[in-house]
Amino acid sequence: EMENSEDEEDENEWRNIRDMVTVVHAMCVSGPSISKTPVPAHKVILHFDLDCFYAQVEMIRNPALREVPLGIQQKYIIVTCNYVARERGVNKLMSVTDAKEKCPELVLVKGEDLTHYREMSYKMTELLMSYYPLVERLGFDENFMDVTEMVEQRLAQIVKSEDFSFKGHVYNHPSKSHLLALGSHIAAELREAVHSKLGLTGCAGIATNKLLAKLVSGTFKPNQQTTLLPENISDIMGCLSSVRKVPGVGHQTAKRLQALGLVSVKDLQLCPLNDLAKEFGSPTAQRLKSLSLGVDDSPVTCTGAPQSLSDEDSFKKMSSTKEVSEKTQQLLSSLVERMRKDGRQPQTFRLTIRKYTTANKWFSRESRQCPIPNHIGQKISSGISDDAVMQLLPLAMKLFYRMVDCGAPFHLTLINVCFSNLQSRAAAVTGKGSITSFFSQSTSPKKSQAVLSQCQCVDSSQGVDMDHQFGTDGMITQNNKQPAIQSSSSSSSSEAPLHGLRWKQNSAVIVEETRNASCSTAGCDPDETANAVTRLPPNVDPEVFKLLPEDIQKELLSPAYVSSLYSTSSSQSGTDVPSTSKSKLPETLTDSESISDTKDAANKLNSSNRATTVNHQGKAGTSAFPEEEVMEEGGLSFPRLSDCEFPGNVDPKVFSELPPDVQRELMSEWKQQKPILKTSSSKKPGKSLTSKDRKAPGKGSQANNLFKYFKPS
DNA sequence: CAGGGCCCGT
DNA sequence: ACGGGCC
Repeated sequence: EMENSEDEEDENEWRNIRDMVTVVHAMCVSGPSISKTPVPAHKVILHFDLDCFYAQVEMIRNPALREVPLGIQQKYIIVTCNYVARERGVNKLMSVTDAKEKCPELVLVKGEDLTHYREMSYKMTELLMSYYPLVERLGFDENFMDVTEMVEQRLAQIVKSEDFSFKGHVYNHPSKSHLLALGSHIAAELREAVHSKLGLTGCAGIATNKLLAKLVSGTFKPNQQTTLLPENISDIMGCLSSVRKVPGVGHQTAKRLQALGLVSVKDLQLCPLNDLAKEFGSPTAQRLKSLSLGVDDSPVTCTGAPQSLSDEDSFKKMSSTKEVSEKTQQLLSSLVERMRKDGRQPQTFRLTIRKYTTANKWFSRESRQCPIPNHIGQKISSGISDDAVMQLLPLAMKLFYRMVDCGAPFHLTLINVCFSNLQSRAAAVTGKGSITSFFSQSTSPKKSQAVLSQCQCVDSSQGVDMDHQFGTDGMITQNNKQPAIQSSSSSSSSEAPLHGLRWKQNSAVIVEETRNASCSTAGCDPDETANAVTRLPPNVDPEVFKLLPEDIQKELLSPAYVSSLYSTSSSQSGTDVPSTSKSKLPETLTDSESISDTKDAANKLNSSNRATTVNHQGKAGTSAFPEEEVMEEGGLSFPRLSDCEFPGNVDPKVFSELPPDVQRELMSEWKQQKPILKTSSSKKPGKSLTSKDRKAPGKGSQANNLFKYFKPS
């Protein structure tokens, strides 16, 4: 078995070598548009994890909090705290009582209203996406990024900018470590961008898959990054003391594994697949085993706009329908407001409750859901909020009575209201499904056909217009310094490795540090970050555009969705700092400007040109080496994206230049197509959907949509 | 056990 | 439509 897989590895290695040579050759010699992209067997995946996220946001809002031990309180729990507090023994998820005992000076800020955290979280994701759109969110403070294509692009540039020139092919196979090294530079640059533009610090993990990137990202905290070289994968995995450390193995799974006598990851690695399959079924068993070996081929999937919006509150006890009704109404009010700002129209409403039961059943929730009548949905998105709430409330109560027998006493500890099945505005207007339906099943078939044929013209007519910078935009500097190679023994990290990870003596990792980076230099030019523009997206034929209904036109142009993300909702839970100027654009921290260290004169200067200096020590102006500028490549065409995260005919470069709200709209569309994608193509993710794979246009087809604006693959 | 979310299986 | 599980 081992031998087999090794042979396969070798085969892959050789094919990859050939592919790599091909790519470099194609890019250097044949110029753009050849895009004979290999299936990358070795991806470069980044995992970003912001340091004590909520605490950072509060410290940005109120810089005075930086110097004090700060805890973020939700109900009776400290959900996170800054590092000053951690030095004094406060930890995440500690009870307020315990925390105050450990650290009487602890300053507490209420963190139940997530508005500010949510906003900052999306700023983070959008910033990353502006560099390369293949970004997946995990909670509010983590992001995965597949930078394989960026790395290959840089590789090509490096090869090309070489002083020597070769005739013909060059046998110059980059090792996985080389690719990861480039990935680590990208990670450092992105972290620097996040810090300079948003004022946030965080950690990054660089590895060949999501599992490993996430596993190592927190190895050195805070504000550092860690690269895992392929040689050390088995060491890392083998040293994990508990299966719980493996992302994807939660409490329940860990318990079931323990019942099988499996506690450490090593146990899991050595457990026969059959034994596992008996308890978990074959697919899950395989996945668990793979995870235990550090194998994870799950793709980074663009997250896009959220699939649902919800609001909830927990409490000690609620036992009367009157209370329930009032609380529900209150939750609905804020949820409806959020929904209206989002712009989409929910089709489904769900009510979730948690009943108190003496058993350890504190946890489990139950829910009921129902469709939202169209007239109510209209009121939500058209801003007749009070009416909407008033009409939703009886719906909610109906659902409530389905779960609770009000004849008998009851005891609730939580209520949650949720909108899901979100449809875009354009779709809602046409009365059908998603925006897709305009093209495929519009009320007027003729019109739809006309647009379709126009769209076909778009396909064939463009292909130039690729001269926007991309990929290296904002990252046109490179660090000359070699990353420090450290082994565990010599590494004097500021925090002991968590995860129960232990480096073997000779297992070297690449560690790049960025300490002392004060979060206070957050000044930045609003114009610069505002990537929402009121122009026609690239590669959209103006002629075609004119044919579209006004709604769709507006939707394509309006940054409504983005604005909604940043507009402040009146927070009823009196957190200090009153909201200042209500600019619609990504107001880049009116707050933080006041906190900036007044030494950002230089910062502001070079914010117009994007040659920001990458400094891994985090201290300004101390870099010994002038940073080298990487030549911007004008007509270089992007290789197609590796997996099917993007539909094959979508050029990431083009995509990245679209206004964020259009990006979100598109990604939302792709997500809805995913079921189709999955059933039409087999499990192998290497294959992208071509037009042949989709259903022919006609009734019930979801085939035709904004894809048409992109060049064919 | 806080407040959100997302995905999966049935 | 719901529950379970994971972050």
